[in-house]
Amino acid sequence: MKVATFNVNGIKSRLPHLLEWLAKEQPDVACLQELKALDEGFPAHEIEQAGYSGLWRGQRSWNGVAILARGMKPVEIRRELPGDPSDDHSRYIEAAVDGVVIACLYLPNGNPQPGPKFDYKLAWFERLIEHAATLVDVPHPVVLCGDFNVVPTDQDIYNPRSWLKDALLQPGSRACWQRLLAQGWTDAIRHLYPEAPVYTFWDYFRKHWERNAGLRIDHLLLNRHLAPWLVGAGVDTWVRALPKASDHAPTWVELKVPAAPRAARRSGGTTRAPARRAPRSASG
DNA sequence: ATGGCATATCCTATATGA
Repeated sequence: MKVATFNVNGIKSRLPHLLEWLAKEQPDVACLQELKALDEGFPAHEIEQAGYSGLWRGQRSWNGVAILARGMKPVEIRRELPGDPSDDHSRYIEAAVDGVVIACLYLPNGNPQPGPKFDYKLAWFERLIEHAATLVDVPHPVVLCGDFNVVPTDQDIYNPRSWLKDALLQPGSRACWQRLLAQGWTDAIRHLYPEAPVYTFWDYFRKHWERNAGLRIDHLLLNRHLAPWLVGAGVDTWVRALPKASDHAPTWVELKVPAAPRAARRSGGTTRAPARRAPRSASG
């Protein structure tokens, strides 16, 4: 099973890229963030014609998350992060797909910091840590993925110098990330590529894409039960190279999950060879 | 300290992103 996360930066503007990417890479599950559209503006019909069925939670102008599954409909578990009924941002949706729990999140950016937006980011992160604690040790597979808006270490950015005051690199943001991982989650990309520079986001300024001046902020975390079944991970950087691209690239994991005893399997037992493609390298 | 670019909406401007 291939599970991917993709911050589309506007589902309406990015629909052609999304469809091209789904057709070419055929992820079994695609988590989307930054729909920037109301529920009724979600292009469900086009996505269904591409062979995917989805759940989404939109919002006017900003935020918005979705979970798509190839050939089946995700079973909704929740559509908000517990812990603050007054939080009306569409930043979290959780569903089961073929026996795997998929949590799709869009963590607040937090800029400028310090300030109320950074406070909201840390408060949201605290709620995520609390909820993730209920998922890390369960006896079934869980993927916690999305745009975390955190650069975990200075290894995860081309050059931290001009970003030192940014919310994505603050010690407070990184401390939350470390506390989350300390629960027992596996950071799939870093686990498979402990040394390589791997980026998932390149901003639109100063030819950062052309110079591969990127950040790693889109992450896929695996719970204890699932981590042994990780066989590959990567970033579909070709999507970022398209004209009018999102500033994020799709990021994915390949999982060789044993067949669930009661779940109906989709494709008669054939197994795809795990694609362990190398991520884009800083030198390349 | 600012702006560079992109997307969205209350669109000859403004808010947000990261």
